[in-house]
Amino acid sequence: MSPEKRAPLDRRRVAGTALRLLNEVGLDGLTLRAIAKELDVKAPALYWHFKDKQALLDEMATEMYRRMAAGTTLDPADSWQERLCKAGRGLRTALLGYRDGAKVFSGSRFTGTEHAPQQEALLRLLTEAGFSLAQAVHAGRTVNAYTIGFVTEEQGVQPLPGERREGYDIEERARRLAGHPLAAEAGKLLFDGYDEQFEEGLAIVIAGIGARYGIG
Amino acid sequence: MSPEKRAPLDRRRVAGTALRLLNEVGLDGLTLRAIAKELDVKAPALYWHFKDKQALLDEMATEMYRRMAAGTTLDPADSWQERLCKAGRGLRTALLGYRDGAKVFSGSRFTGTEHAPQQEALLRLLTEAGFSLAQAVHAGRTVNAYTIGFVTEEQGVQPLPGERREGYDIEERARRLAGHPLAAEAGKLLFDGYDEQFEEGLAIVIAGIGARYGIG
DNA sequence: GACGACACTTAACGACGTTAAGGAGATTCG
DNA sequence: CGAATCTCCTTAACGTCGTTAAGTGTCGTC
Repeated sequence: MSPEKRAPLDRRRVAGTALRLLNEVGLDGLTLRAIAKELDVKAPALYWHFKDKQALLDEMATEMYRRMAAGTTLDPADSWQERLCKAGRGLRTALLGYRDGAKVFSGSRFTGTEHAPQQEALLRLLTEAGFSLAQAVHAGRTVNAYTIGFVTEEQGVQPLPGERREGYDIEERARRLAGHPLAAEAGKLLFDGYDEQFEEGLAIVIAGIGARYGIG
Repeated sequence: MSPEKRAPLDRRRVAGTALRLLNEVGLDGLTLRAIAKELDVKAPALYWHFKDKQALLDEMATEMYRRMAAGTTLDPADSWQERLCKAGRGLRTALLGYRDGAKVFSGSRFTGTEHAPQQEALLRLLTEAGFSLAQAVHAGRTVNAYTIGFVTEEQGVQPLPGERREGYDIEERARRLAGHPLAAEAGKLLFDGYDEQFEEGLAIVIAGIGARYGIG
């Protein structure tokens, strides 16, 4: 008759469960009651571990970053281009791993300083490649902003890889844009093949860094 | 004794009022009841004009875009670099015009095809400058993604130009990052002078477009 | 002068984030 | 050993939110 006593919760377990649930119900459906039920607990219990819902979202974003860092292998021999590519791709992959991942991530702040080593390594590699610190910061920030912006848009159309949100029928869009031939034609390019599109933009940004700072 | 009969609402008036209110209360405080009160109406009245709150947010995003387009003067003699710069700056200015502007904008979709002429003009200018259509689409999309990502981050720190959100004390951040000297130093560059930072990244992106596609 | 269509109101529903108060079980301490 | 304390959770409830159902007054039209 042992009721299988549950181990006490902690912030990371809660955040992990919430992230798993996020993929099933989306950000709108991610209520404290639903998360609590998943943890076999009542909603107010979460307030023992988090001061409010935003704090839980912050922990989720941090956990996303942790998993991204764990899933990225950093070769010290990377060229600066390779490293920036990996940073951009790694971030995108992490965001795409969860429905509304970009929204959760960009709406939250890290709870600790766990992102510091990764950032430090990037800045060191860039400065050793010849960039000034300010240039290195600009480079990293631009790759980041581009990636966040891209995935935000991507997930607006395609919440999870494979499924597509309504209202984005490409042919119907082209019909509405009759009279704007270039824009209509562009639609075919805009809403498909996100992987290649992302790579193309990333290549642009990295080429721009080299061009503007005169480092190849 | 005339009760000054109000003229009937329409979608644009509602969206305009909601945008004005947005700056006072932020996205979290932007409730249908608050918008309705501002319009001297009860909340359910809004459902006569919009099928749900998201439809109202969509109209707000569209109105933001309209005002951006109206505030941008497009010189047909612009070089492609100038035009892309104007597009990026114009979008950023439009987003910064409202608290949480980037969130509202990127979480919504346009209600009509009013953005088509502007997009068509951009694509025409780029293709006439020697880009293929696909390249022009990549260029425009990259500038857009960068801008949205940048402003999203910016407004997370600085909801409205001039006021700063708590939790972003630069010195305290530097203290937490002792042991990561580059990252600590980077903080001084990261959270201030957003105008210059944006311009720098924009210059990177545009230089990258020229470099990657061999068009100067 | 009946009749719709329009543009709204009143009333209410269920769900949400959050708070207050309390309680069971382990741990500490005299 | 027993009392006090700390931890981690529950039950109950509050106010607010988006949204729906049903009804009301004001038009122009036949």
